[in-house]
Amino acid sequence: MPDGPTITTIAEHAGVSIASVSRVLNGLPTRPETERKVMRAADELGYVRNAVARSLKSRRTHQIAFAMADIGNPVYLAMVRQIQPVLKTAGYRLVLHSTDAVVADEIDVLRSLGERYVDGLIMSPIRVTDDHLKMIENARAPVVIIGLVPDGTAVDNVRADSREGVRLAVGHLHERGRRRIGFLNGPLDTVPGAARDAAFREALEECGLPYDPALVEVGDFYREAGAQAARRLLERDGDVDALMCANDLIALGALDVLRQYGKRVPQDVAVVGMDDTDLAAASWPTLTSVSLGSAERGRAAAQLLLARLEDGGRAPTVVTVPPRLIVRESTLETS
Amino acid sequence: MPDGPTITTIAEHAGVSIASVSRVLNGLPTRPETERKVMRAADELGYVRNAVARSLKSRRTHQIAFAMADIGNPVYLAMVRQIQPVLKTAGYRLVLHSTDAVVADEIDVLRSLGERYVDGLIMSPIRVTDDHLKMIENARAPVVIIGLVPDGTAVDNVRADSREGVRLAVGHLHERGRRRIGFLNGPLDTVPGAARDAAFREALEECGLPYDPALVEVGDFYREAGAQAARRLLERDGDVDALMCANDLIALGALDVLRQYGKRVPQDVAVVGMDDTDLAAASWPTLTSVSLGSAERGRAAAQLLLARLEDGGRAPTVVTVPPRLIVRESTLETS
DNA sequence: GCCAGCACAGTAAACGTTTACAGTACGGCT
DNA sequence: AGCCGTACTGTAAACGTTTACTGTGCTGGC
Repeated sequence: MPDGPTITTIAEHAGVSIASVSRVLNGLPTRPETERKVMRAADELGYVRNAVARSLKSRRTHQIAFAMADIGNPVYLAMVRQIQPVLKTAGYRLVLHSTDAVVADEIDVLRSLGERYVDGLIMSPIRVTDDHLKMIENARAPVVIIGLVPDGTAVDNVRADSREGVRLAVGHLHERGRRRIGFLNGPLDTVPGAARDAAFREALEECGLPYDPALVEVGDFYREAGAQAARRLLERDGDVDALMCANDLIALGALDVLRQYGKRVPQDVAVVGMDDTDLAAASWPTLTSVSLGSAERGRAAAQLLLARLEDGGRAPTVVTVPPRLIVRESTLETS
Repeated sequence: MPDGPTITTIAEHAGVSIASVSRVLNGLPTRPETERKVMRAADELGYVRNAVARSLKSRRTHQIAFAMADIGNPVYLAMVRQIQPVLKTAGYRLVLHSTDAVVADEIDVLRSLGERYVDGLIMSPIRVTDDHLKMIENARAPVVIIGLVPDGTAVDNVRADSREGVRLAVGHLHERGRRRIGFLNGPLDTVPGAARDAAFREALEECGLPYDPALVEVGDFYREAGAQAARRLLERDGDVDALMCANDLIALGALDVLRQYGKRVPQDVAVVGMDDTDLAAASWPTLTSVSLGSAERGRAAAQLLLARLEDGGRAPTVVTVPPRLIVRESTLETS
């Protein structure tokens, strides 16, 4: 792997100065004769621009980072799938960070922005601490946050409306005659966990149903955790007729357990998931799920970031993506 | 977003030369007094090393690229999930490229290696042309290929054994008494498509079954394409008692169609997928699938690349990951 | 008392670009 | 013929590091 040719090599071969080479390569006005010489030399030597040197001088890396908790989570996957093409067409590369939902790792990513290896960052923190906020506002490069941040935070922000999402789901269950609606949530100290908890209480109230702590279980956002939570709930109260799950993975875990307990879905227990991941359409029975617009949020975040890179002066923007209820077999008696 | 402090700023504040600053920052022997001054200035100013300048001088970017056809494909996802932590612990960042299975895009990624924005590349090309091979062997940075390349190609290579995988699956179907085994494949001009086609013929022969072109359909590796292929097959021949699918997505599409045609799975038709993605365990019925070890292949590729970065002189290595048959409901009558 | 050797610290060059500025050649105008 | 403007091209500095080499002041041995 011998060292490739540099602008200097080309200049020698073409018999011109490195400045001329650079100008030709960048399409600046040049005498046709010179241009030809340079292009010829470049072709013959198989020249490729050194991106690092270029970045150093131009202060642009044409890279953007996306930091999420876990690539395994289909929600983030859906985001990446949208972010990638948007960035690609704008001429940016995508650098991926998986923080495993560890706050210290997220802080680390934020700090590493100072290394200037990317031009900007899209981040979807699962917990938002004051440290985060401070670092985000003072970050050395533009940042877009996917998720809820306190109002007034000076940062571009893309939000899902999980409150409305939970209302849609609970409303749907209520309409279909369900009255003892269980709730399987993720950790309350996470942003989505807290939001969904508050939303669930609200939604019950709107339907005129009482909030019964015995029907609520808190676990984690994984399938196995969902199964465990469902088991705990069923052991305590065999009479639930619906399960609202904070997550499709939790819902899949719940489906497994319901099957073990001989409960028919949806006849005995209706189940609603959240995020409308690919798994929802593939499960048995297919899973009614609240789409929080992961794909749209990803795309919006990428576009916000590009807009800010264009114009650093624009006011921070908040985009809220509306939820949609995708009804499938797990809540439809008739199926 | 004011410009951050550089090594020069720190040198001024600490009253030393930039060389000393650099030495302290890199842990080279320094008088304690000097070290203290530098560290203090660095802390006060919130200094962060500029990764770009560093890379230019050191010729290391600590970035590695992974190029795949489509992040949406759970197989690649499984790879990314393994690659990411391996690289992270070794101090490398992950740059993602999605080529949409367009050969020109893959060539582009290969060429862009000359820009030296990464130290190495892991690539999983879906079609391997001579152009690819030539560029891969002459690449300006170490490359690891996930997938089949011609024997003797001078490149680190991680392979699945889809031949053996198909044999496992067909053998399993045969053992369970299936005799009219259909085959839903992806494009024959792709590496996996061609390999699976050859393997299917071989496997039938081993079982003493005839190869019947009427039982074979070629489509694409997507769910919808799988559904269409299944439909074509069923319209032509209502008597298949098993479907071997080149892919879990194809298998899911086939399950949809079988349901529409009133065929029970597995009683009337047994179905086997391939890749053992998350979807296989979530589907209805759960899907028997051949695991080609996507996760292991990802991890192996990352490790091979790291090994080569350590020692550029080592001989090209080929790692073959053995397949495993994961039996689930879609082939088990008793369920 | 002198010099060798040591332990640092500083100077400057280099990595490969981009770009401000200075220089040159030439054609056309007066 | 002299001058000016035009249209380039070349020189050199800069981006922020790392590092080879040179310099300096001290310690210790004779």
